[in-house]
Amino acid sequence: MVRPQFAKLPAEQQQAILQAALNEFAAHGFHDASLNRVIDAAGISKGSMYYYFDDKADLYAYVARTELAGLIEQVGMLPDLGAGDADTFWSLLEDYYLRLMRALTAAPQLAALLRGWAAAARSPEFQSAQAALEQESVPWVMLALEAGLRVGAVRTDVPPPLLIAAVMGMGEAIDLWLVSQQAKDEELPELIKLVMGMIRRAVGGDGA
Amino acid sequence: MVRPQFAKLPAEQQQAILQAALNEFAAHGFHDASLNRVIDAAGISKGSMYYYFDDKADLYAYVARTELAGLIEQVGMLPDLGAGDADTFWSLLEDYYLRLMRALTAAPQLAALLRGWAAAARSPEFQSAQAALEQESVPWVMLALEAGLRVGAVRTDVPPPLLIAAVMGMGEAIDLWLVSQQAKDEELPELIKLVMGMIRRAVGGDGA
DNA sequence: CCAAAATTAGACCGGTGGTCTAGACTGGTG
DNA sequence: CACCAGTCTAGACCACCGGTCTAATTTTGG
Repeated sequence: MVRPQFAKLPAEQQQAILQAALNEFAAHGFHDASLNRVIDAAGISKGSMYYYFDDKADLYAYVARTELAGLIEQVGMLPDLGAGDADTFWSLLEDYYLRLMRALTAAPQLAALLRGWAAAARSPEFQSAQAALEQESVPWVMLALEAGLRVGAVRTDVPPPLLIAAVMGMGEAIDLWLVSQQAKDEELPELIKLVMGMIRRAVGGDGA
Repeated sequence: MVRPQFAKLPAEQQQAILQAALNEFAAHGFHDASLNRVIDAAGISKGSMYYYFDDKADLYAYVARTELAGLIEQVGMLPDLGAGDADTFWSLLEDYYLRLMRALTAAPQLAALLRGWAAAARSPEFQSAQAALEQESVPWVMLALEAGLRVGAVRTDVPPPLLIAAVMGMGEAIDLWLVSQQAKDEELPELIKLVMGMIRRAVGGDGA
């Protein structure tokens, strides 16, 4: 976990480190990113870096968490999905997804970071960072799933973990494809609609 | 590409190298596997290794290709999917998938290898090996998709690349989940049925 | 039999993530 | 002021990585 000493740093130096790390991780992914380059770019020494962070994964987790928090702040919280009926559920989800993708195409470095995250997730040294980030994202997915089950928007004949695995995998691959497409902004809603339609067909309740 | 010199080696030494590499790659994935350990385990020198193979990715590709060939030999070729109707298409695919998964649970090292492949696919140094292997697997998927379109088993309102991305992503995630489940052999058919059902709902034609 | 070619051994290279020590700075106390 | 404990920094150092290279050895063929 990031050391408390880091928080005491002047804001500008925190920014310098964070920016250097973001640049490096976004450009090279987790594994191929070089801590030495980050250190040079940030203008600090190795000793200091390891005084602020446990290790490479810790730095990555910190950067990802910080940037993610910024994204969520920008996009807003996920609305309450459990209020209406199944159609509302899916339409709310689609809206939110669209907003997320819009924000991500506006922040390509963060998008690259998340892509790299998916790629690096299976890797022993990354496990600790993985666990930390998952504790923030998985409950999120669980809540959505629960809400979906409650309003009958999600099928009940498949074990929930399998549903989650399927949706996450599909989502990851599709995100990758969407980003690689560099779809124009006006095509995005149509594509998202297709995508959510596929997900809904796969995991949606009987009526859909 | 693997050098012709390798083929001239006594079969037992080829086996030793292949086995050492398989052990290492299956245990640690592509990135975290150590060529030095492979060399030690195989009892050859670095010079020889680089005399037989271009680089690490080349060795990986060779191992994967060889093991994969063994798997396909065991499971048999994919049957002709374009002969019957949509239901036949999906049922043939389900059968084949089930046989594949059975063979994979019987060969856990190969399963680990393929899992690691997916994880390492995005990585600059892996690109060459990736390209070589994809030229064998992608046409395979394309053919299946084409057959599916022909018999009306696959929806036509989604761009094919998006379909492929979705199915591959879903498949990858689900495979991972199935393996992690260590499902008993008698549960497997039921799970596969659920899985193929999800895929069919997502990408299947109107009637299904 | 010997030269040329094929093959092997392993030192070596620049790089990696991570550790460690020597010292610079700081604030508090006699 | 002097001293000192605690905090922080610089960068040498470590083991290891994938990959290169050269010198020696073995095999081949005329």
